[in-house]
Amino acid sequence: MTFQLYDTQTREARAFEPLNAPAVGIYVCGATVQGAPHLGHLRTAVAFDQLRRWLLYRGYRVTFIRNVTDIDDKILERSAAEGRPWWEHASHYDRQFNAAYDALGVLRPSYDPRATGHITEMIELIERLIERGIAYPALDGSGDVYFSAADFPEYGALTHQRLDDMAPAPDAPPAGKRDPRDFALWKAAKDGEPATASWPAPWGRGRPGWHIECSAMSTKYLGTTFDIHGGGLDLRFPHHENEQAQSRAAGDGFARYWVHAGLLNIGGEKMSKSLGNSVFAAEAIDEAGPLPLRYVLGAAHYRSVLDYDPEESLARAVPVIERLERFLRESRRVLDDELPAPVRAEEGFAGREVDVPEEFAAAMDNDLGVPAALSVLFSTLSEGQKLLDGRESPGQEFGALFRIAAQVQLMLEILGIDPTHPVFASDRTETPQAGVLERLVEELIAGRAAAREHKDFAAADDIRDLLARSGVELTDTPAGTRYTIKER
RNA sequence: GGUGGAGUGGCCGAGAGGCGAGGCAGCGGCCUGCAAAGCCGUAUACGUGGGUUCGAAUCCCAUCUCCACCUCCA
Repeated sequence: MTFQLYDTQTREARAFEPLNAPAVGIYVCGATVQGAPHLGHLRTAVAFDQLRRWLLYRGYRVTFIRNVTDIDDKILERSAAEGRPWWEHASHYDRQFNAAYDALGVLRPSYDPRATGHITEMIELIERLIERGIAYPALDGSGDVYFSAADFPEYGALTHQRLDDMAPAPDAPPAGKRDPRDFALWKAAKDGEPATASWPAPWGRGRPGWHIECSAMSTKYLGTTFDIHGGGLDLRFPHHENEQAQSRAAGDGFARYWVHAGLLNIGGEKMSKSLGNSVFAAEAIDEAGPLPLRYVLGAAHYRSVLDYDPEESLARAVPVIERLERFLRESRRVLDDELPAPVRAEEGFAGREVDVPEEFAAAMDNDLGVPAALSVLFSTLSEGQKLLDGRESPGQEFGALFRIAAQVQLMLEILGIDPTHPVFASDRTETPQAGVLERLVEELIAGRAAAREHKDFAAADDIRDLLARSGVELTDTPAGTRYTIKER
């Protein structure tokens, strides 16, 4: 089966056939850096990271562009309110977004272009639209430029709406518009706005409207026709509809597949900046760690609404991650570190010694059926666990375990939740303290072993309790006692 | 009003006509000095009312509730 991908525009899953296979171009709308990243932003980032990783596994060479919109009305407003230049404001939050993406192991984009770096390209595009008679300078001489929705017959195609049913676009005073539903391509500089927030243009100084930056940047880096355009579901209209209208009206083919990630709900409502119900990335990462958070955000199907429960969601994911981690750790130990070095998505999964189980591939090929894929992951892990327990393979035949452990590791890497990945490994730097701690714990474990030898279980349990109080958890196994340091 | 989506067991979350995905939690068992981990077993689940069918969570009709978008949003 070939990879089937749901396209928002055609409303069906279609076989994914890239324009120039094995090259694949993906453009994802990143953030408008007005404020701190919340879980909704991260959910979308994780969804497209999964898509990208699966395409990489399938052998495609993916060019992944994720833009940063670093100029808009709200950035100007909020930076003024916070008392610093808009560019510092934008940059500040841009860094927070990147920090959050990095923490969750979201692969870095091939390039992350900024809107303000592409003013020239936007002006060129607007000029093309004016030449074609589909955009016009504001009638009131304000210096704005608008897109004439009624002059583009396909307007509304992406979201299947009729122009007549649409409300006016309030992004500019209606005085300069031919039709209230026209939207701004270029916004003239206004009194009181910082001089740094405007650029020269044929229509006078100003700045771009929302939407035009994505038309300009996606086609610049991926070509006038490219494979996948994505973003959160809330961007479908007006943002993506308008992008498509601008680009197609200018003669570009634009996106071939539209992919939208479902929204993250909290308390039954969408998490959003404007509703003020956001759980911010930093605090969620702090609460449970980045890996459980990534697991929570990525475990549901990417198009479904994901309900986030601040009390439960992260806590529930922690034992799952611990189970994954334990299995890999134990496998590595039993296999005497013979488990092959994990292959990484960044390297296109090159050099892998195993493939993913067929059912896993089938699940992922079905419009990224991650929940079904997780089910395969867990049953594979369970098979491996039985081998570890020596139930199925009492001898020294480790081939089967080797294969399973490698598969588990590969599936985890495809989903971006490999606990052994360096981004998720906590900083276990080799400090002198670490060595002291190790010797102390081992002394205590030896003492406890001696006590158990003499059936002095009270003394043995005292030692175990002491360590537990200090955050060291002991586990007795046939091969001896191991310890884990609990993070928090 | 227009356009979509969703209601599944204690919780999360798939599936889209035919052996009750999977995870978390719980319960019973095995293992263990006791635990932990692991393994095995364990569920009156499909908003409501009708209908089609040998068979419906899945199809049809009706109905209730919720969510998103309809020009700030990932």
